[in-house]
Order: sequence, then structure tokens, then C-alpha cells
Amino acid sequence: MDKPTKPRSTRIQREKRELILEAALEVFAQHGFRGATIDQIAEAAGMSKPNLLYYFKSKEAIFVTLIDRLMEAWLAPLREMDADGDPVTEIRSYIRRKIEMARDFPRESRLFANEILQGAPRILPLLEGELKELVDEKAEIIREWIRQGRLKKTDPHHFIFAIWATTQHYADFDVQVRAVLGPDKGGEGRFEDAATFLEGLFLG
Amino acid sequence: MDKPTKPRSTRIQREKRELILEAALEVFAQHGFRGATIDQIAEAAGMSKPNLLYYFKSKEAIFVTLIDRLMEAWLAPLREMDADGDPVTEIRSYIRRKIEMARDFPRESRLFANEILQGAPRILPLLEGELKELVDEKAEIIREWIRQGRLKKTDPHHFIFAIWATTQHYADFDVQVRAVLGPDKGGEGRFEDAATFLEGLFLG
DNA sequence: TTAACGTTTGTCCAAACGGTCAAAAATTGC
DNA sequence: GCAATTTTTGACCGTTTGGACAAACGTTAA
Repeated sequence: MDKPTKPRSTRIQREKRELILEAALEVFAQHGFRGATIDQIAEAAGMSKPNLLYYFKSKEAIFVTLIDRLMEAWLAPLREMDADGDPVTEIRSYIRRKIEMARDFPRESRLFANEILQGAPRILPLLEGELKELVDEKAEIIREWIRQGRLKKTDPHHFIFAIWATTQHYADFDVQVRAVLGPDKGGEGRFEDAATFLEGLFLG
Repeated sequence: MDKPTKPRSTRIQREKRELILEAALEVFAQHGFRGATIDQIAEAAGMSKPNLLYYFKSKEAIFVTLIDRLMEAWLAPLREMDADGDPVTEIRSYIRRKIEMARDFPRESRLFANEILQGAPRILPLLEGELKELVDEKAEIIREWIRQGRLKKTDPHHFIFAIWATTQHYADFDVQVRAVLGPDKGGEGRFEDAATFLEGLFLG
């Protein structure tokens, strides 16, 4: 009986696939799934369309690969929230991490937002499963902190939603934020200002 | 010299255009501009594609009409914030109105979110003009309230952003919110819960 | 050198798309 | 009732799109 030899991927394959994913992230984040074309992605990756399709069998396959990777990184900050830590410190760190992600990975944030806006057709099971479990678990921690009188009383679920909404807002609605803040206050310092503000809002 | 007789629109024209806009709102909100097709909109409006194009000269024209109308309704709640009112009451009312809009007009919210996500290609001037002016004006009011010691100290601009982000979250990320809350807590009461939570967050 | 394998490209296709147009059908005003 | 006008439709067109495919190209190892 032959071992079903896993088709070992070469160095070139890994590099090209990485190149394609990077280009696709750019294009998908700006135009959404339907709005993006394989040609656009191929051009951004510096290769021809058939060549791209040699590495990914379809546009959908690229998108799914991107989203799968994204979800890992997306849940990480919340996972790090530690029941044994100091509540204020833990929450402050969580907010910081989320704002840093909005600043450093806005394309990922927009990709995710796009998927949810369309009704999360590809990740609904994950939201109802893994994500819900994670949030429920952390909500229970927050509830415990409140019970111990170490945190102001609030609804833990809506508390988490509010942190998501406000932090991701600076990535997803960046155009609007910059437009409203104007050229003077819309510089790169806006993320630091946002972080400071949000700490005050959620912990003040 | 002839009066440039405005082509008076008939009753049928007004009704059909309304029907189309309603259908288009549904389709655009779900699939975005590029993702939506004229055929889809026509079918949702119960008419043939050429017939739809008799009332709107292009897909773009439908979208622009929709967005123009939307912006009016969108700015209204913030406009109502009254410098002469009680700060806490004014802000509470503003949050209430925004949550009600997320509950009653989620499609409009998603349409707007979609446009911003794509970089606001059609409404950027409006954001940099009318919206910025409005926000600056209201920010000044909030600043004055703080100066008078009638409101906790915060950055007015980010304060407004936070209200936008949290309230619209319940429309734009509705799928995720429902997935995380689950069948029991995800019922229609979630908007009321959200409103209560947000009042506490922003005014507590 | 050459056979085997991995990579790249030009060409092609069928479906979907936004939009046009002339003609038919329905409505309206007299 | 009838002519003028508005509304609706089927057929059609050019373009874009996702994807297939075979042939060409490059690389490696015997």
C-alpha cells in the first residue's frame, strides 16, 4: 500500500502563494469579494491570471484561505484576556491590542467587516461555534470580576461588543474618521488619541 | 421664451420609482454595489430589467438616489442635539435615536457602511464638508458642556465616533451579534438591552 | 543529453453583466 | 371612439468575468 504522498510544496510555491494572498488582501479589502476580479489580484501579484489559478483553484479559494487565516489572528487578543490578571489591566491591554490591530491591519479588519456585512456566508458556523464559546467564556470572567467588586457593573456581552465596535471603527470607517477630524487632527496620532479616549470610556 | 417645463412626473412614475428604490435598498444592502445586479433589483421590484431602466437610467443612478436620501436621515439625529438642553438628556436621546435607527433601518445602515468601507467614493465631499461641519459644531457644544462641569471630561470627536460605532454595530454586524448572543438572548430585546448598556457606558 | 517535473503563458469559452432599441401594450385626454 | 402619450417587453449587443487548456518554457537530476 502506497503512502498517499502529501504533495510537498516547493519554496517557489510557498512564496508565490504568499504573494498572491498579500495582493488579494489588498484587492478584496478595497472592493469586496464580488467587486474584486482575478485579473486585478493577478496584476497586483505581478503575474498572469492563468498563473495565479495554478496556485489557487478559484477566486473563492483565495478568499477562504484569507478569511481562515484572519480568524486566527482575530480571536487572539480576546483569548489573551486572563482571568487571573488584574481586571483593569487586562481590559486596558485588550483595548490596546485591538486598536493596534486597527492601525496595523486595517485591510484585515475591512475584509472581516465585509464578510459580516454580507451576512457572514462563509464563517457563520464559526461565529456560532468557536466565537460564541470564546465570548461566553470571557463574559463569565468579566461577570466574576464584577461580582468581586473589581469592575464596574455592566453587561459583559455588550461590553465586549462595544470594544469591538469602537476599535474596529477606526479601521473600517477610517475614511470617515479622517474626513471628520480634518487634516490637522487626522494625522497618525489619531490612533493614540483613540486608545486614550477608549481607556477612559471603558475604564473611567 | 418657453418655460423649461419640468417633466411633471405621473402618479405611476412616482410609485414605480419608489418601488424600485425599496427593492434596490434591499439588494444593495445585502450584496453591495458591485455585488448587486440590475436583474436582481428588477426582480425584487417585480418588473423587467428594461422597464426598470425606463425609470432609472443606470444602476449607478439608483444607488446615488438611495445614498442621497439616506444621508438626510443619517445626519438628522445628530442635528437634533440641542445646546440649550440638558447634556445628559440630549446625549441619552441621541443614543436612543441612533439605536432605534439601527433597529428600524438596518438596511440603510449597511448601505452606508458599505459605501464607507469602499472608501466613500461617492460621498467623500459630503463627509469632508457638511458632515465635518456638523460634527465640529456639536463637538463644540459638548466641549462647552464639559467646560461648564455638566458633563464628564472627554474628547468630543472620539465621543461622537464611539456613539456611531457602537450603535451602528447592532445593524451592520447584526449577524455576529445574534450569533454570539445565541437564540435565547438574541431575540428582539437585544436592542433594548443595547440601549440600556450604552446609556450606562456613555453617561454612567 | 534527455526525460521528468514544475511553472508560465496565450488563447479560448460560456455565462453574466449593464445597457439599448424598436415595437407592442396600456393608459390618458379629447 | 380615437389619437397621443406613457409604459412594458423581447430580442439583442458589447464587454467583463471566472475559469479551462494545451502548448511552451524552465529546472533538475540521472
